[in-house]
Amino acid sequence: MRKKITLKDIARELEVSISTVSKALKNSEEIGRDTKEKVQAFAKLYNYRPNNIAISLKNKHTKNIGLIIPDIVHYFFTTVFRGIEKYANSRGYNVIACLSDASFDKEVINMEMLANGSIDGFIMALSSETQEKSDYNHLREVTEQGIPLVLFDSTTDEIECDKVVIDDEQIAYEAVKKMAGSGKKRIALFSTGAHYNVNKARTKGYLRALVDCGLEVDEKLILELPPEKNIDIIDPFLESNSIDAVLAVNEITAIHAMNLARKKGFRIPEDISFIGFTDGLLSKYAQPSLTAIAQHGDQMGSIAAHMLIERIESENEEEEEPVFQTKVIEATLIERDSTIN
Amino acid sequence: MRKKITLKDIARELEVSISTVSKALKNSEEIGRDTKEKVQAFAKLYNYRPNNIAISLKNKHTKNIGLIIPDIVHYFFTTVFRGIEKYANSRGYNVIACLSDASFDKEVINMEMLANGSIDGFIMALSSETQEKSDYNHLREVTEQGIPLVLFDSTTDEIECDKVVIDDEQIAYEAVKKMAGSGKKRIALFSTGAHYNVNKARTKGYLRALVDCGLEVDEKLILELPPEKNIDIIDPFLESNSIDAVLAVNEITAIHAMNLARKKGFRIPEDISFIGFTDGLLSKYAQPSLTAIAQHGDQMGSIAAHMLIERIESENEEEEEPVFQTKVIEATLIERDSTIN
DNA sequence: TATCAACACGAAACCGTTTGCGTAGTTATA
DNA sequence: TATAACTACGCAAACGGTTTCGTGTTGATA
Repeated sequence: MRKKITLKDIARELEVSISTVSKALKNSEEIGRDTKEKVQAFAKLYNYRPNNIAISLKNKHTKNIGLIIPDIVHYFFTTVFRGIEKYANSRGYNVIACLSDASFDKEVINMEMLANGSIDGFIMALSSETQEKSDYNHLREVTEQGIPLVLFDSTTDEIECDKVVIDDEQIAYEAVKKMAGSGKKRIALFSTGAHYNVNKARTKGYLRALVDCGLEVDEKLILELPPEKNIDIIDPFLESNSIDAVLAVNEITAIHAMNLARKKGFRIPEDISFIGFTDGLLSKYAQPSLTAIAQHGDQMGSIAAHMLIERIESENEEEEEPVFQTKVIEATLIERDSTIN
Repeated sequence: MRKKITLKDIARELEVSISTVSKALKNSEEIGRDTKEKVQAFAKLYNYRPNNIAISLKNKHTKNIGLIIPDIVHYFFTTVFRGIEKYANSRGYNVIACLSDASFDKEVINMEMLANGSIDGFIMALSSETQEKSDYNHLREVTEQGIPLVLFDSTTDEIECDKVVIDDEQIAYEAVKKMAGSGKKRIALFSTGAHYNVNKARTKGYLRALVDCGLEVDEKLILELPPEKNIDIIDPFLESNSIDAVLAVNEITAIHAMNLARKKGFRIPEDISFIGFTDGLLSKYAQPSLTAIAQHGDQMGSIAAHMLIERIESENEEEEEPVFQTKVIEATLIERDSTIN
């Protein structure tokens, strides 16, 4: 077992001081040619690499980004992760990912754990429980310590920090308008709980489109689905409301409903159209393929990482109150066979 | 901005020494009641938390696990990640996740980056390029330094370390046997390249089942699919080989083929059966639902994390040569509508 | 009253770096 | 030849903790 070599080891071996070694490896002008060459050769031979932890302690930055998301077995978050990781890596950062698992407590614990020096900044999407409780003290705690924070997807107005979101309202509006435009009159909205900030925006867009298209707003057409086992609810709903289009706030619900509708003998998209949020694998490979709203997770991720790293690396200079920004990414409607084109 | 407080700050404020503060916070017997209470109260008031980096430097462990996987936008890896994260968290570890993106170079760079003190051990799945090149020097580098490593899913015999895999051969065998048992004679195998170690095992199981069931082994029935754009290949293949069953090494390929077959008018599962590796969302929500091989990613993840952490934490004691183990997880065939049950 | 534990705390080393500053030794200048 | 100016390097502090060991004070014991 060839243990890692340190500056001290090199210094002892070469009979020079630690600082000489350090400077020699940095090609400092202070050190003479011969010594530099000797040290560099030795370091290369023994494959010397500076210890990240020691450097972190000294420089007070870790080159680590903390990422806290509700779930990872989830197409959208997965693409965001990829976007973050790729960008962060290109700037020499690594990402420590924690799953809050939709739990407020885990979110808090994870943040506290990482906030004690492990990371230079956070990127996070609020868990549903946190949104329900509207308790953002853990976020405040972190920002007050001067740790940069970027919120994405599910954010909150109560915390001042950089944010990157998609225009949920606008794209929901467009989706509904598209279906209305192809003659649909009874357009349903499948939601997953009003406490999700994104759901609120989507509902708003849905409603606005209805009004703009001169369609009746029927509260009964807005279906609130609990997290799991929606079948029992969707099935009778489909029966009784003579709906001819559905906008679903997530992919699974959309596919689920579409499968159910097909089994009931509805023709898609003629009898009933479907559009779902998240343009994942399910949408692509469904039969018929599902018209979907692409949230551009990769892009969101890389933008979030960019904003965060800029903030981290500019922290030294600026002393004045920072001015935060919210980047809005345009979602895209990917038209497939579940809608009339 | 309320900066983080240090031991030194407390010591200065309370006019005691740093070591007294440190001991008092640990409730050391050495320190008197009064001082302890005073220090603890002060620490609580100012929300003192020890700096993780400083502790890491001193204790020579980071409580971080490095995870390197080819991709994260991928159901199986995603579940493994969740399994690792959950278990690791329960033992006070965080996970730093890097994506090798199927690239040998990124895999090497990421490992080197993390190996310089950032992590206590690695969990990884080899990238396809690494398997192709059969170049495992970066792994050797790491293990020789005494950094624990656990390989999962795509492993190699060339590196001695702990491993956790599923019995790919056996489950492929069972899958084929099941289809043969329901009368299928011309069973195809859709693979994605022989350099993947898992594919080799699956092919072996497929072949063995064919022999055991007295079916003809026809090389033409083994289809090697390039990573993307398989449509052009699958379509004519389906036409010309009068196959009546397919075992696909991944979910997407299986769904893809199934959709194609349906469009061609095949009845599923009567005319043609399908089984795919990875029991993800696609399998569940496909029409018809796809019989799939569950790889139990969560379980693999938590076992891998367990093995790694045990290895990390036992390192101090043992000095003798460690004895490595390979845990084999049993895969499960999830029967759905794409096969005759 | 001298001796000695027990108690309560501080000094200092250490983990692996970085970096400002001091200083021998050499060379150039006056 | 005395002085100035470099050159090339080492010392030591600092980052924020942990931990070993030493020591001054107190009270009990002989």
